[in-house]
Amino acid sequence: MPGPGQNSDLTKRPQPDNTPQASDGVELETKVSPSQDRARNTFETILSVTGDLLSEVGFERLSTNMVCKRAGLTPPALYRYFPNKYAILHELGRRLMEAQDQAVFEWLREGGIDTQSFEASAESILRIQKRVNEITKTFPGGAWVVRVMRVIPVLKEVRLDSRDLVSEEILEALRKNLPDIPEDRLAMATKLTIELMFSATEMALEVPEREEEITREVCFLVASYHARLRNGS
Amino acid sequence: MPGPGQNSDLTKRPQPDNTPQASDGVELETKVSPSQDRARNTFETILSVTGDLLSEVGFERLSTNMVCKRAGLTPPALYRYFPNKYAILHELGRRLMEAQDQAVFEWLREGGIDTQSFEASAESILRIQKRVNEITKTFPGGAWVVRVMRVIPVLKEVRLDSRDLVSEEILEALRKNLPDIPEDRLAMATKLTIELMFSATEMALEVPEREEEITREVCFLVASYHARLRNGS
DNA sequence: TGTACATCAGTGAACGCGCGTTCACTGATGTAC
DNA sequence: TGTACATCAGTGAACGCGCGTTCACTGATGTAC
Repeated sequence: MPGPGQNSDLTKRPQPDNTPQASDGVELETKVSPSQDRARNTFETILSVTGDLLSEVGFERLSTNMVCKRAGLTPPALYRYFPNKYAILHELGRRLMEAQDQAVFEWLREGGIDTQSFEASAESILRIQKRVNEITKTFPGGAWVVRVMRVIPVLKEVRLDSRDLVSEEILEALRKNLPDIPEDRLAMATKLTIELMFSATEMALEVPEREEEITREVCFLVASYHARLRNGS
Repeated sequence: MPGPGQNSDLTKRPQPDNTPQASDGVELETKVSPSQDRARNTFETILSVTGDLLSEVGFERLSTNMVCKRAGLTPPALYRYFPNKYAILHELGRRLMEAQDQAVFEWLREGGIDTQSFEASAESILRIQKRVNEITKTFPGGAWVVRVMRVIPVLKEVRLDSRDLVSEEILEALRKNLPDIPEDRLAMATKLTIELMFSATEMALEVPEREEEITREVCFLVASYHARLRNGS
């Protein structure tokens, strides 16, 4: 077991946070930090191949051997960076959630949530929802990464962490707009909204030909909800 | 391969519909119809043990061998009734969806959807949502059955079939209440609502201590949406 | 009511396979002098 | 600028394990006469 922090000065792109993790008995963090270009390449290849294979064969048939074969590596090379296959999925999930979160934060900074009328609100929500859909669609194996986070207990945390992070920011912004709603309820409303928009992304990815329709409608729905909250229950 | 229909006069409880199924190359239907009491017992034991094990170890670690051991059977006994482990999950999923659907139909018959005011609507929706939550919680491994249907492609159909069935009935009832909404949109709105309420059930089961809160809030949300639809977009 | 026979239900023991993972090693890259 | 050495990156080959599944069989139940 190599100690952590040996390459702590290097670029942090692959994010090999070596903080120990008790959680569920499953080691999830990446192991060695790739310090040379070749290694960084390998690291990224493993991730993108895993994403591609998820799209192709689904989660159940995915295996580390399969990833190695497709990536042109032998298993020990993979195990140099990832302690097991969950760690690969964990890193994929973390990255997807991070990308989504960033999009939401940007939307917030642009005043996405500071809308007054129902129509403006629906339009604004539509913008972020479309952006999140796009990010997820573009991400290798995105639809599957999202699904997998629901079904692998140890990956659930990734999604929940992201949700908590985002909801805290939104909650803060929302307090100004909806000062009459009790804090508790507003927090619940925020989380619920995020969850439902997340579900709507999953839905849209599953029926791509109706993505536009689904997305528009869910934004209409969320805007209705927020408008009703605004006018008191 | 025994031919179908040999016991077609018997009680249909275990539902061994032997209709061939192309779908995905995976045989999903149950095989032999248990015709004696002992056999029906075995059939049911396999199902409930599978549900229990899902709750205990999750989907990933579930195996047919594990089910057999817990059920006090040897593997060939299991394979007499189910061609593979997906077929067991398929039957569990089918039953859970059927139970949920029945609850919704009953709710419809009682006029659950024929509400005028926002408040009445929210209350009525709350009733069915609580009922569905209850059914899912009571069902062996219910939370997992629901999750698994998201992640096993071949089981997705079970959920989608249920959703289509329910949404058709609701749509019909809704047309009277919302005659001004175009058919297409109303259909979309119905499916979206069902999906979101389904997601809310999952959410509630995952955070049992906040179930009441989550459930109330999502019903408020759905009622807001429907009220807004009623008053034109 | 008793027996012979057909069918149903379940057993014991094993199969091949691919999984995740590891050991001992070689080749590639970077670094100090 | 060249060489010796340390570290990093990846290989070849195999491991034990538990998976889903099957074969040939025995025991239990139902039925006809």
